[in-house]
Amino acid sequence: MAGGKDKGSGNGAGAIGQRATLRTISELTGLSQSTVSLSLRGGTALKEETRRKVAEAAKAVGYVPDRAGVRLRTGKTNVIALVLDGGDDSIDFARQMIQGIGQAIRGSRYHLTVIPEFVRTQSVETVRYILDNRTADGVIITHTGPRDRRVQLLMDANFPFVSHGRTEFFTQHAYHDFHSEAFATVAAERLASKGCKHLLMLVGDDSTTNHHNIVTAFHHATARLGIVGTIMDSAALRGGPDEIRQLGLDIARRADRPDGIICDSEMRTLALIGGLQDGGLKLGQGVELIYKQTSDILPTLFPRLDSIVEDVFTAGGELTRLLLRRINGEAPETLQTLFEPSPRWRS
Amino acid sequence: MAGGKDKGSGNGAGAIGQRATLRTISELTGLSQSTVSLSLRGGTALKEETRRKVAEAAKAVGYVPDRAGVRLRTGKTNVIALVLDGGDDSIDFARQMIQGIGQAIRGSRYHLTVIPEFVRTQSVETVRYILDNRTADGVIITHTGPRDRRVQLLMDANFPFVSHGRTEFFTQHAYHDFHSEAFATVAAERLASKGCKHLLMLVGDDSTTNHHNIVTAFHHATARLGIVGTIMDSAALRGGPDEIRQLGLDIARRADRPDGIICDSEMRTLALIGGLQDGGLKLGQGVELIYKQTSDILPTLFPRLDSIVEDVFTAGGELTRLLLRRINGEAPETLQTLFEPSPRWRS
DNA sequence: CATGTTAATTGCAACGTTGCAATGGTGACG
DNA sequence: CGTCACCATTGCAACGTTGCAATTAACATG
Repeated sequence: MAGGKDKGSGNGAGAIGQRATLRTISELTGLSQSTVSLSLRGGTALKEETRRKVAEAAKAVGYVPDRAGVRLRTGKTNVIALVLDGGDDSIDFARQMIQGIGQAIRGSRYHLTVIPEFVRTQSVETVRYILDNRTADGVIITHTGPRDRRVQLLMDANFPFVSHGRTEFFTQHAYHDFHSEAFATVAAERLASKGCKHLLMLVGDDSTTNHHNIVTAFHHATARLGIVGTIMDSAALRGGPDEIRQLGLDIARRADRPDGIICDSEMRTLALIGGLQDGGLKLGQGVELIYKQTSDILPTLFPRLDSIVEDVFTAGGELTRLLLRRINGEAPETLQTLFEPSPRWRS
Repeated sequence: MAGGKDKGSGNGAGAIGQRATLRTISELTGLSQSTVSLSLRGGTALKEETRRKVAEAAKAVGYVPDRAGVRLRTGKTNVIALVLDGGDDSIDFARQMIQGIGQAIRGSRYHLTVIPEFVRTQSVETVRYILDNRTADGVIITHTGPRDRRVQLLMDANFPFVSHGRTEFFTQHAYHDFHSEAFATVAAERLASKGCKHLLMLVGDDSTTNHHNIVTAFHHATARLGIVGTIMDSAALRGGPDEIRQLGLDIARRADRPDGIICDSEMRTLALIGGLQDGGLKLGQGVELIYKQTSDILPTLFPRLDSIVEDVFTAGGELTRLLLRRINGEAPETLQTLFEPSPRWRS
């Protein structure tokens, strides 16, 4: 009993091959399973000595509560589900988001299950499945729309969730979002300070709330700065890289072309640059460009290209922390955060 | 439906809110829970009529077996775990892998949990955790090394797994791998057919089996073709984009520079192109380039750049199918596949 | 008619956990 | 000395599932 050195890495002490359960500890300490269970979960009505004995024994045998047992008894899954959007506008978005979540649940009981979506539509099927089968304690969804049906469904069911992106629902829900308005504003200001008089903004996917926010902020900013601001109709951007490249070519050839471009997607930025270069333009001469950066792809190729960073890794962590607090019962309206664009790329 | 002999407990079919269990069906059909369970799992010793009745009732109430119950009783988790490598050499690798896995388990009982690794080292911690806690029925690992310790651990424990990448162990295990040798060979041949006499190959991460395979095949190919083949020491490639860019610049300025370059990573290809362009070279003139393509990033910018495609999405699906067969007891040595480089990018 | 054979179904226990009611033991108070 | 309140601990049941031994019914066999 006086042993203290055997830190259960792997399954050091205890029976070989057999997993430690409450019973193991119960037999080891001479206490009942109920007491052990209670003690491990911080029962208040226990003798100090008992708690110590249990804690020691648990450590010695490397006890970890069986997930199936807990889940069956309590309904708690200790799982959070990420509904992974099908699109890939933001390069490396999925990986960073997952890494961010992973870091946030590290060392906790929680596991992450990922459910990929195969189309970018705010489809309700996946969420309904999770709801019907109680397959997670909470859900993270991304790329929300103003009246996102998934959000509606989750709110109706009063199920813990957090969205990456805001909505326009009156009822409050937990979210974390990139401050797109700040992005649009800062981008416009920077271009203006470089002398630009006519800005063009490319924004895709008008189904997201983000789209609306960014457009509004852009118009405000250009109005305030007293310069011309044009939005590139998102319908024209649906067609994929080729069309955007063509757009870049058109712009390069136009006499009355904008002298500053803002782009909210790395994929589109790449295609656009391709087109501009096809048209004989060089970056930073003839037209200024600034884009929303989510990966270190573009700097690899264009180190001097100006950008504003959205840190998806950190966002993943923040979303997770919010969700866990939501699962623990905190009120949704206290779980809403915006991140300003980061000044620098994460090292 | 015939025979409504329910005990009048007053919970109609499809009762709101309450999940259907075996008990529900049992009460509905008048059969015992054992029979229902047996029937649903295809018991052979049952009357045809019984099976039909059970099946109908199950469908009517939308029965789905409770995961926790099954898991507790049988130990089967119906989960497959993806250990997600920390690196990001292959742009979009994680997303495509996950999508591929997702498609393969679609409609099945299986869920996917993702465990991100934060360093690219074949670290054994994650796998040990899964093993100790029986947290999944099978594991997918990627970026294997010749004597990968994770593989060793999994084989020792006789735990179902499949690796994306081969190893050099004598004992056989399930794997699926990109045919790097074919990549190296085809790439060399294509460059040779364009008249190149001196090839340079950039391969990163010499800790993977892949590295070894590709180098060997490259040397064979250049020898056979009667041209010069140089390998860029991977140590020099560790430093990140800046150093590779510098390398590109150096190459561009050298008089005796190689006239054909093969690159196995999109990130490095980008950095290299940056350097070559800094040095005043234009793509396809002065030096030919061919790279291993895993995303549609580069074609967006350089549509005419030659590439050989590794289809990670399909690989994810294949890995999953192999793993599921392994979980079902098929022998490892029958579960080994290689994919030839795809002729075209997936549409 | 007792006995064996087979087919179809069932009861029971167990997986590991937790909530709750119940237990026994202590001391204070009237 | 009986009653009450309190403390620390315990036994039991239940969550939903499945494997196995046991049961029933029907029917043939000796």
